[in-house]
Amino acid sequence: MSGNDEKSNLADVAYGLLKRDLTEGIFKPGDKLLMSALRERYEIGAGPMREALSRLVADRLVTAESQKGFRVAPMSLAELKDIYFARAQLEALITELAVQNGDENWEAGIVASAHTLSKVTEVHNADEMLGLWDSRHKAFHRAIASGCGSAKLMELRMTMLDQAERYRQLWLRQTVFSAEALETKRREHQELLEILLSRDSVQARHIMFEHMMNPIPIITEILASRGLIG
Amino acid sequence: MSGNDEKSNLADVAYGLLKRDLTEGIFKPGDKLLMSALRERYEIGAGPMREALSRLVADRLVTAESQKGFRVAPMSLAELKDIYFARAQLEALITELAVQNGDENWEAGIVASAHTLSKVTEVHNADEMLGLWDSRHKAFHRAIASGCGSAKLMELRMTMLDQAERYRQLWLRQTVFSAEALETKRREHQELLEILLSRDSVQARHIMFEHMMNPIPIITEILASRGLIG
DNA sequence: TTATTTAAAAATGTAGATATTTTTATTAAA
DNA sequence: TTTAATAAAAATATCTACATTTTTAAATAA
Repeated sequence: MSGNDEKSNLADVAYGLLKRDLTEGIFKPGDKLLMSALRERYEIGAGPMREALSRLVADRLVTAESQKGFRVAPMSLAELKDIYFARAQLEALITELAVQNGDENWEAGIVASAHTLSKVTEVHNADEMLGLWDSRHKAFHRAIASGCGSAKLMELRMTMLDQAERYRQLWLRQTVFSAEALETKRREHQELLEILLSRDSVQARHIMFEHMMNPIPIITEILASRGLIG
Repeated sequence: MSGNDEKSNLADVAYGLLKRDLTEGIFKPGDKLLMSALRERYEIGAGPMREALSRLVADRLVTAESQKGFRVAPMSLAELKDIYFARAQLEALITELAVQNGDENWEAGIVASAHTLSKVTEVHNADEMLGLWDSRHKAFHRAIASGCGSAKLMELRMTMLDQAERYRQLWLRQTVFSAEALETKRREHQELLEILLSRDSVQARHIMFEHMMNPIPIITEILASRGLIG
């Protein structure tokens, strides 16, 4: 009756925790992920820990070298550009399909999530706002994409979102902590919404591509200031 | 000096072997993947075996239910259509980019691999031909896609190819064993090649999408004849 | 220094212990 | 007799602890 049991094994738990720690930057790019340290941190045996690491290698958040163990996947300007470009192309494609296929329900969903996102400004606490804006921003974009009608394209989209997440986190602070940048985003989303509702799939695709590419210069600057010029 | 050592651990080996066995249909969709049976088959402990299975879950070739073990991921008409549609959209996108960005070297590559593919008809042994045509066909398409200039898009492409592989195998026999179907493919590839070299990226995108969608009816029929009507 | 040997650290793998699920057998109720 | 519920047994999945192999670091000799 009470539904949500969802028993999970230790590998699943460790996977989730380590993934969070990686995207939050608790482990830095290039850092060695020492088995003993991880086992202690997540209170877990080597077997399940390897399983979690192995999955994160598939996610491209961790690299593995046989007999030499695991490292946090490096970050670079080149990878930033590649991930954001591929992601923008994919999201633009999905958006075009969504505009072509989306029904009334889809329209209602994007209008609702756009509204919910626009109301975030009322929160006080800075860090709380960061999380709230981010989750609602993601929900808005997910609502748009969901209209494409392909579960596999949605999976590919999530793959790219996961890979972009470490870079996105850098951008997020700049954006949400600056009233100016936040207002710019608000306007971009408004424009996007109007074009989606106008059902012009070609223009929607174009606008979405530009929207997705916008963060690159900001993130580039942050990475450069951290000495990641490569 | 002698280069190719590439030491791999047991999980890597088991991953590769099981993946092959899955795409070749040695384990059927829905089959329970019994730990004891797998350990015996691949002569390996439970730890590395779980690691391999875990990676195949990420690849969507295996499903996992906590405390209940692993199964071969089911196949269905719905999944066939979804995979092929998403893959066709992605390949079409990548093709458009490749036509826009590809240089002389890219052109030379696709001309060469198209030629190599067209020469396969001379082989006698049927099964040998199957493998040869398949690998050259893949090489031809890879050569086209490689012009897109994005490593991440190429990764996404590979993801979809892996997921399509079980369905593709069904199609492959129909195609390669039928002189008629093989000739149709030869013409399609010729047409594709001409349009790529004409540098009309929009038409190239369109033709590639159609080319990628063509196998669906054939595979549908095969699945239906096996009782997979859902 | 540079190469070689030795010792420590770390990764990987196996075997067996523990917990969970599934099956079978047993009993009670309809 | 059949069905349902319960309990015992078997099968299975999962995890930990320890053993083995490999890599890295340190020490020593050329």
